[in-house]
Amino acid sequence: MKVELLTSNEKRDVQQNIIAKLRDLIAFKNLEPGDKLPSERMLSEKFGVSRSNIREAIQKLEFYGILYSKPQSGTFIADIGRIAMSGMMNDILDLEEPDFKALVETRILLELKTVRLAALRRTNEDLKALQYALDAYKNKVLNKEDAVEEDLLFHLAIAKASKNSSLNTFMLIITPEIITNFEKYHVCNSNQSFIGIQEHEDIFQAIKDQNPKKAKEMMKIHFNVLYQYCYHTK
Amino acid sequence: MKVELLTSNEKRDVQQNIIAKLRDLIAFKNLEPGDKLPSERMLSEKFGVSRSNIREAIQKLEFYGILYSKPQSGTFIADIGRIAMSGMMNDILDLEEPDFKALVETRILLELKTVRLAALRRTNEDLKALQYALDAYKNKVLNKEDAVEEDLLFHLAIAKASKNSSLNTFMLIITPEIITNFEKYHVCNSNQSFIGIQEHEDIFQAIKDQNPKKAKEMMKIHFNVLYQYCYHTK
DNA sequence: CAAACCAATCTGGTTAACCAATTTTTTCAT
DNA sequence: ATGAAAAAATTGGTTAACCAGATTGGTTTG
Repeated sequence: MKVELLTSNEKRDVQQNIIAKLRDLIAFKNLEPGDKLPSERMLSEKFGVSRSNIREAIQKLEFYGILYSKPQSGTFIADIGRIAMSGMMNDILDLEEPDFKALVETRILLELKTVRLAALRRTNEDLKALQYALDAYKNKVLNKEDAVEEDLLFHLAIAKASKNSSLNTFMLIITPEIITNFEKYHVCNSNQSFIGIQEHEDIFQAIKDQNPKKAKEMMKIHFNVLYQYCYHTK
Repeated sequence: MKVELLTSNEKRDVQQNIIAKLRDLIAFKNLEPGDKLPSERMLSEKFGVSRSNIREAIQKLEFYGILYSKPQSGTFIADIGRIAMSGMMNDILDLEEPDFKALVETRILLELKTVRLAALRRTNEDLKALQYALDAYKNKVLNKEDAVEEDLLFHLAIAKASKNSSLNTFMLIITPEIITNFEKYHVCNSNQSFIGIQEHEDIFQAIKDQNPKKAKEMMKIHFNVLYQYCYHTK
């Protein structure tokens, strides 16, 4: 048998496998919220994988708020209950990579909210940041350069002004994938970019005027092209 | 000078610091998308931190889609451009921990969308899972037991039926924190739980009937209490 | 008998050495 | 001079040893 390096897919499988085994172990041992998991060394031996693998799996579950580690003490089950934990672990194992359509669907949803909140909550600092991002976008477009990045940075500035850290985080998570796909499929041509300037300015003005309804409306118009593109191609 | 173990806050600071230094390095060296970062060893020496710290920081930036690592080759800058990357890194450094209000705000937004999509896209398999989650919730409530977990699992089943992996992921991320805070503040009393049964059944029925409008409406009613609680207390 | 103390042990975190695939450099025959 | 082949250096990933704080069980002491 040949020993070979694991591909990224195989590595993912290993991690999914560990998570499934952890779920079973917790169920089997009837561990409850606040209980301590076996040590990383023990788990690595029990599951027949390296300690690094165990640590990565634990970190992933920590990210999802299911476990938490205390230095020099142990890894514990979060206060979400056995049933919720088991259900969530199953859901995590079933998660697929989001496709472009899902991302755009999510983005539109998030931004129609962030723009409304930004109009309600923006500070003068936020306005400055928005103005700066808007100018950068305009300059690029007027120079007929590609402005996808500046476009998205303006939208991220809106998310930041919404003062909702959770929404802001989610926008950050989906943005790179959006940029990549935009550049790949050339969603924005230069003509659309010129129209985009006015649309961005309208959004900015509505936020400045603290008019949430108008802001949302302008954002909807801005997303029209994107919406069409996403739902009426392929 | 005493050498002491880093607290979790100090650890976070170290990581933030590394990310800021990476941002500066990339700007200073004019690295572009696809370019290779200096090796982990070199970075750890240059920044005066351990290689593990560097790896964790890189993993975080990988999670946000800004970098990607190729085994036995190097860590590279994703195809999102220098400007977007720099802007995103700043945003990531500015991110705060979301508060409960932000979480609920986000949850309501996400669920009004997932329930609509679930009504449109649910399969018979999804219906079975929803029915199962609903029954588990009902049983708990009828036995006058605490049913926060089963409640949330029903909502997660809706997210899964929405067939939008991105929305599903985000729901999973916020759920544990929601559960913890619910139990902490006793948002749901048993009386509300009884009402909750009917509301859950209404939502389920609308999804079953593939009636997105009704589904969203029922979810809105279901969130009424939560909405009141979140925005009219403290 | 209970509380305070202490040392052995166990813990997650850190460090350093190692691995094999990859990339770069060197070598050498054509 | 050139192109292929081989060897050396570099890489992220893995493994194992090590660290110091936390835990624990037994012992001592008032």
